[in-house]
Amino acid sequence: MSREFRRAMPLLPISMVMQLTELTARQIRYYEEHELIVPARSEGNRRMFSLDDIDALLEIRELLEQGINMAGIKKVFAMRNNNYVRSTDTVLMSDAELRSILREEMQQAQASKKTSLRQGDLSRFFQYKNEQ
DNA sequence: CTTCTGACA
DNA sequence: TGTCAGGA
Repeated sequence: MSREFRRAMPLLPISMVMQLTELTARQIRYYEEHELIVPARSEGNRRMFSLDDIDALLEIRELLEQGINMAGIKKVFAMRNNNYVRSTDTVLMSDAELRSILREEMQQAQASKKTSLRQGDLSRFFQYKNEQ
């Protein structure tokens, strides 16, 4: 039985995930609605989370704390599936993707009425694919 | 008792 | 996002 197989094995009930991730059940279910995670289901229709799900949730929380919205998080995850990943904290992207993210960022900033303060944080997570 | 879905004085 | 209802 491989290591990755174990990490994908559904084992934890939502109560455990709540403690492990510091997220509320509401949030966890909400992220599932947006397909950021796809936990398995037990016979009684209860969600069973894998260690991989935990990782995803922890990262979602990180992004959320950075002030990134759902749309932005979805893009990060989408890029992950597009092989632009390099490490957990660094995501490489094309110019088009970067422009897209920055546009989201601007809307976010305006919406929350606090402008440029997060510009720096964002650059910490993203960098030009060519810049590598 | 824990979790699930749907809904919002 | 919180929280309540009504059911499993």
